[in-house]
Amino acid sequence: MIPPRIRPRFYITTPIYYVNGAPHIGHAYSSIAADVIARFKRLDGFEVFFLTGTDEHGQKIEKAAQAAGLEPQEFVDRNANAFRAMARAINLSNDDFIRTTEMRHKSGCIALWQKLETAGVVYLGHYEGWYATRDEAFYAEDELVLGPDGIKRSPYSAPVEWVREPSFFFKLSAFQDRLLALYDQNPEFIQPASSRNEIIAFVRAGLRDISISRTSFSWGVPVPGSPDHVMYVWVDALANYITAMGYPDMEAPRMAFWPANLHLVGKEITRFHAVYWPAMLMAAGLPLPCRVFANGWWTVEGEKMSKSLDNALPVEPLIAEFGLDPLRYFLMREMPFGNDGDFSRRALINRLNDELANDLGNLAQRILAFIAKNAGGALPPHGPMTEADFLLLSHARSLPDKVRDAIDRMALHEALDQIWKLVRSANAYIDHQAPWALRKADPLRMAAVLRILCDALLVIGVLLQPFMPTTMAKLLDLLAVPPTARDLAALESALTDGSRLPAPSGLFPRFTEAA
RNA sequence: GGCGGCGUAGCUCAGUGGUAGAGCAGGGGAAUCAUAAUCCCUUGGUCGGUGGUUCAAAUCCGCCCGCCGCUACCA
Repeated sequence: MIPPRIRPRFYITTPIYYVNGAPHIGHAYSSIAADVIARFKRLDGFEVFFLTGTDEHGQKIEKAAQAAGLEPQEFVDRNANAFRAMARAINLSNDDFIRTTEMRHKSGCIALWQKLETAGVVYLGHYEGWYATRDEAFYAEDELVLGPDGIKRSPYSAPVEWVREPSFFFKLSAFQDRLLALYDQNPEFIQPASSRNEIIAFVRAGLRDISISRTSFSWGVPVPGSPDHVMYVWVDALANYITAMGYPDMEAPRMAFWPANLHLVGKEITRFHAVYWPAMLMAAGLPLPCRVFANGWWTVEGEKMSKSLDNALPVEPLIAEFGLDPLRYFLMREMPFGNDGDFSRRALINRLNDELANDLGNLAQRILAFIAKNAGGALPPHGPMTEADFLLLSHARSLPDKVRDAIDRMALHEALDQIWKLVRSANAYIDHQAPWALRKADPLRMAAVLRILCDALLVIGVLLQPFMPTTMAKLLDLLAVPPTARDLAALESALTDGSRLPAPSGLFPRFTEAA
């Protein structure tokens, strides 16, 4: 065991979710991906801090609360609970859950604001533009439609008026060169490459200052010294990553985790994380996060998730029908991480049956049931190694490095692909060695074959824990692996000759469509 | 319009200069320990089109076609 003090730290975040709507598969996806990485890093000896939470301010919330006849705080309390419930339902291993309406966050925001003011990057100006009261939105000149009556209207035909309100601005324009240098010197700062290209093009095209306060609503963090202003989303929401660490107390124990190693975000908010956020941190004199990774979007049965189609997929019914771990597996396996992909019931069932039930579940079952029936229900010892034994074993031993490498490259789907290569090799090995034919002829060789299979199963079970924690805990129980010997460092010593194995039971039942 | 990405077997994708690959789907066979689960073999592609560079191009360059993303205050 490495002493905790010298373990490397790893800080990973999910986006904070806007509590205006209900959680759906897209939220679950980002969270599960972060969870897989967090769990893998723990397995690999890192001291991990994993943060998730909710974004709870803004005009939309204020209006929605009003429409629901609730105080904004009551409204967000209720909706934030739905996101907490989702986190529990998907077995998230987060170390904290921050809400932007918490005092610790608000006081941290105010401190950050003051720091930015002191740095001279905040000034009072006017935010102005074409505003449609009916749409509650600002529009750019080229979005407006000129009606036959000569009146300018919004794309949704609402009348617009030129409005001008006082607003504080952040001098984003002053950071263009430093941001470009950051991207240039840290090619991994924004991933995947498509997002990186877009961000660099955006910044090269020139940056305008951004409005960071509002006077048109009040549900937000008050701007210090200007009680008629509340902070607009940029400062408020992005700051969560440091306020949860104890900012502005730089001596807070959690501050040792800053800067974050990885901000996992949905691709729609990449710019805020890859442009605004590092600029603010530079201004505040804080270290910058190491990496921003934008994950893609799911379509559902080929259709884009949208309010008008009302097809946003909630996760609880899927968990109830298919089980959590199969769902987690599917989400991580079905589409290359960073791409978009389609969530279809058919594809989920196929992967559940073909890969989980047939390939892996059946592999574990045939090995463990065979040991229970023919090897006295105890972990068999090794025998003399054959060429085939050596091949399977070296495949298994090389797997942790391959998986680590894939996860470091954010190729979560590839990590699973690598693990499945071993699953298939193990199935081929058991067929070729045919322990059932050795039962009477050569019981010692039979035992040796079973042991090699257990060695492979151990590696598979350990490496799959981040993806399917509950089911892999069960598999490792079936191999009599002590709970303290389930990380990568313990792989060589996790199995003990002769340990009593519990009665085997299936890991992944086949899914059959109810008639 | 500008910038960027993609277009490879029926499907999802890997492959960035040297005789086209994986998984699934399809076809044939073997085995029977196992959740009828597995294993072996196999059908299938002029790598969007076209012109060029090269001894050699899916891989580099030009043009064309198609799809997608970004082009700031919409979480």
